[in-house]
Amino acid sequence: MYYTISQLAEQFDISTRTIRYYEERGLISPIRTESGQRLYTKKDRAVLKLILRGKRFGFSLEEIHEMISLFDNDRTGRKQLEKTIAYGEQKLKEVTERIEDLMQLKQEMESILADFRERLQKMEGTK
Amino acid sequence: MYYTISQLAEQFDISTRTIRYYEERGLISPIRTESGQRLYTKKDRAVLKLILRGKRFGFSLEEIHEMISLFDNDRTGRKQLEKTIAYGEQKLKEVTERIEDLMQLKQEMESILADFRERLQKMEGTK
DNA sequence: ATTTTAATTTACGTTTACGTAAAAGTCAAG
DNA sequence: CTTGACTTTTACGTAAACGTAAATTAAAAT
Repeated sequence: MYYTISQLAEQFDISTRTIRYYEERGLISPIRTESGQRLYTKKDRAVLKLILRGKRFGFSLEEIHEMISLFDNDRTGRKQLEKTIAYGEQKLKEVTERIEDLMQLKQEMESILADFRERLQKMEGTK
Repeated sequence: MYYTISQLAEQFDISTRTIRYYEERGLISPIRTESGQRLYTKKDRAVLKLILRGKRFGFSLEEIHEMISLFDNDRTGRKQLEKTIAYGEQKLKEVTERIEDLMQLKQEMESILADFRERLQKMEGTK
C-alpha cells in the first residue's frame, strides 16, 4: 500500500537525500507514521516520476514545482481555473518549442553523421 | 567581420561573464587583438548558439563540450572517425529518446488541459 | 585631450541540487 | 531483547554555472 523512502530511492535509482530534498522544496508531501517515518502513496510515486522526467528536460525544481501544482491543486474557482489553463497553455507551448528545437538538432546531427560515414567509406576504399 | 563580446552578449541575452566562462571551460576560443581583446567570428557565434541550445535541453557544459568537439575536431584517422561516429550515434539516440519523452509529456499536458477546459465549460453552464 | 564607455584579469560570492557525516530514534530478524 | 538495518533531523560540504566587484587598460566619443 505504501512505499518507504528507500524503496522509492531504489526504484528510481536516486538517493534518499534527494527525495527528502524534494520534500524540503515542497514538491512532494508524504504522510508520516506516528513515529515520524515517511510513507509514500502511489500518487506520491507518480509525482516523483514527474519530477525526474522534468529534470531530464532541464527544468529547474522551481519550474517543476509550478507544473506540479497544476495537477494536485484543486482549482475550484472559475478564475483560478482560467489562470491554470492559461499557465498550462503557456507551458505546453514551451514544450512544443522544445520538441521542434530538438528535432532540428536531431536533423543536424544526422546530417553530420551521414557526412562522417561518407568520409569513412572513402577511406575504406583507399586503404 | 568580427563581433565583440558585448555584441554577442546582447544578441543572445546573456552576460559577458557567461561567454568568458564558456571560454574558461574550453567551449569557445575567440582570437585576440594585439591588445588582448576578444574577437568572435561567425563560427564562434554559431558555436555559442549551439552551446545555448544544448543548455536549453539540459545538457551540462561538459556534455556540450564533447558534442562540440564532434564538429570542429578534424577527425583524420580512421579509428578516430569510427569513434566519433559511434559517439554521435549514441548522442543521437539520446536526443531521439528525449524527443519521445517530451512528446509523451505533451500528450499528458494536452489531456489535462482538455479536462480543465471541460470543467470550465460545465461551470459556465451553471453560473 | 579628456571624459565616457567597454574590455581584461583576478578573485571572492551565490544559487541550485544535492552529498556526506553525525547523533539519535525505530523497525525487523534472530 | 539485542543486534543490525533503516530512518530522522541537523548541519556542514561541494560541484556547476555563473554574478559581482575591484583594479587596470584600451577604445570610442565629445
